[in-house]
Amino acid sequence: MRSVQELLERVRARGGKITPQRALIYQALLGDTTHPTAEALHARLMPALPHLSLTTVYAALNDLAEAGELRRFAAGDGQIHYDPDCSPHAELVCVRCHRIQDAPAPFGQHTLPERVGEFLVLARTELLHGLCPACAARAEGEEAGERANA
Amino acid sequence: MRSVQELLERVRARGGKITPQRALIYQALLGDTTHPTAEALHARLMPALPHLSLTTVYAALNDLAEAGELRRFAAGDGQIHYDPDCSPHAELVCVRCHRIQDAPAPFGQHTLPERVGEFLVLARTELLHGLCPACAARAEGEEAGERANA
DNA sequence: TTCTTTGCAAATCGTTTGCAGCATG
DNA sequence: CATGCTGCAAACGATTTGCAAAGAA
Repeated sequence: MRSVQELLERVRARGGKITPQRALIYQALLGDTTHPTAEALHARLMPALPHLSLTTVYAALNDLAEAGELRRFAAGDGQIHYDPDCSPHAELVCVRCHRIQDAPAPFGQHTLPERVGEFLVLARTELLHGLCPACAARAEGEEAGERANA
Repeated sequence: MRSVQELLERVRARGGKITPQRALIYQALLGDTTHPTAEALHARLMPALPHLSLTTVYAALNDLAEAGELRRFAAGDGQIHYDPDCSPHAELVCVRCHRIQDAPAPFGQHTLPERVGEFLVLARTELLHGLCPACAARAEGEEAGERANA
């Protein structure tokens, strides 16, 4: 999934119709490496499409996910995240601020087996839970503070 | 986290109090390799504790998760699953029936890096999405049926 | 006694659904 | 013109929260 044009063609090939809303949703998604939620994308599109419904964003993203054009995963923060990058990689999920970023190469770049025993593998989600630099620093500061109080 | 006794000691060491409910919840969890949800565990405990509240199960599990005694992850079916097995392994998640099973060795047994760049890694969740043997067979049957109809 | 846990009821909130009107192919 | 898409409002459902009573240390 490189360009928007490429994606539009594939959607059309599946019998989907390209509305102005979907064209912009796809474009926004492809240019977003922050693993946005439907609400995040919706907010980002409000300036361009003030009447865009959140329902429409969900519908567009879920259709793409079912078509295998993007990955849809829950990171443990109670929301669903979407990632147009289906290449093998891992996500770094901060357990404190819930921010998500791609792990830099070569972490998580395991080759995906076609089958594991009798199980047919289609996709993988690898989440590394931990503390991002900012939150780790804040956590250290708090520990120091607690020691001072005791 | 091998035995229930071991776990009870660690909980007590953290200042937690061991109620009959929690003792049974812990025991049921440790003996469960199906990555149960809070509701599944609650249902399983109803015969033993008819008055057990779902709220209590959630509280017990979340406390353990925060203490790092179990893994808490969303598999994409809209529910939260708990797994007492923190050793490196992957989960096979059927996208159709949503059943979850551990991948057999050696899949997913990657060593966990302590840090990835500036990011401090604490735990990993690796999900292999696909079709379990039963659902794969059913899917093939349906495809054959569709071809027959066409 | 002190602090945690229990469990009921009610609230929360991200996501889905029903449906009528509209636009694409 | 047939079908898929939009978007509003309402439904949904898993999880969380408030709080008073009960129980562990």
